Amino acid sequence: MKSKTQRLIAIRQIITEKKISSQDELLTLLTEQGFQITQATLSRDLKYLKVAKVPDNATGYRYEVPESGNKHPEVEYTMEGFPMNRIDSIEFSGQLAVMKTKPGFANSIASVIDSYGIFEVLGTIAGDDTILLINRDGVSKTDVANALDLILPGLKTKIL
Amino acid sequence: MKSKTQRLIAIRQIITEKKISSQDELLTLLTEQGFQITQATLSRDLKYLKVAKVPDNATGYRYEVPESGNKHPEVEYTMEGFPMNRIDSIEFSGQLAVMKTKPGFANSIASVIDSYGIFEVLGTIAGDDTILLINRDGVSKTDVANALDLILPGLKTKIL
DNA sequence: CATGAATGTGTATAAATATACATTTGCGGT
DNA sequence: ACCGCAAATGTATATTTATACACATTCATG
Repeated sequence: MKSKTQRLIAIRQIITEKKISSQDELLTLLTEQGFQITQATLSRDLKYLKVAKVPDNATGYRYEVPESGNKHPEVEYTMEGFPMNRIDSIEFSGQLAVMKTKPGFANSIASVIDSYGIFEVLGTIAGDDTILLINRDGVSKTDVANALDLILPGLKTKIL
Repeated sequence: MKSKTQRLIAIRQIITEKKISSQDELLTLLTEQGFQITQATLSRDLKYLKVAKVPDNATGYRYEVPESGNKHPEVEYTMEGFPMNRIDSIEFSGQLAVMKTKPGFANSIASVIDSYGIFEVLGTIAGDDTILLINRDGVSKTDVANALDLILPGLKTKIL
């Protein structure tokens, strides 16, 4: 019989190559490759490999091997006081918010906000010193303020 | 009763703050906060929010909100299929719509839209990867979606 | 060699999660 | 205002996934 290690390698390979939507599906493929195991063992293997089950538009769900890359490279946003000390104010009106920044900084700050993909904020448009934030229908100013404050601590003190 | 949007926000918040190891556990917390739902709805919510179930050394399993990183996965250099394959999504809020594009393409795509002088769309403002569409007072989301789909076939599949 | 600890696995089942179906709700169109 | 349709949700259940328990295997050690 093939070894456990071989099996783990095979599992990883299959999962990275194809969209697998259930353990049974994966089990079938492994069986075709000559591995003789049960769903129970497979469940343990997936746990061991830290394989996540994640919703997928196409297939409903799919299994995914853990991330290896860095998400938010710290160096980019750790400039002393940046970007908070470049933000002058933020104000709300309807489902919109207007953030005022120091000249030239609107785009970079908007990128930072965008990079977090905040659920409450549909999108941003930046000029030179002003950012327009379009908020999700039905969310309150405080919802948005709280969400933004999470990534820009202290922002709440700049609400007009 | 509290709105669905509020609930989704609450779910994200709880999940980011605490390690939740089952839907029932999360359901209890939501109930304490005054949300009255069943496990079925919660399962749907988690799928909608793309929350993954991932193995965790401490708790066995935990739920995790999606990476905000992989927003623009493939960057191609051919104009094949332009501009549709440069459009990531479109979402509505009030009389506004926010279209997300691949970096650098917002302006050119906005020009395309502008050039058609669509009745339902008063105007557009484009940043680097985001287009804001201001829609005519009184027209519905579907009106706008239909109009845009005429000049950008398939767009409707990208509505979030 | 005997022994026991650690690991691996299957079986059976518990637990967790997803979904088909029915019902309700809310909104856009006429 | 009314109608029709799509979205949202609960109920009940199917499907999927995790695990308790028992047994087997390996390996280090007295």
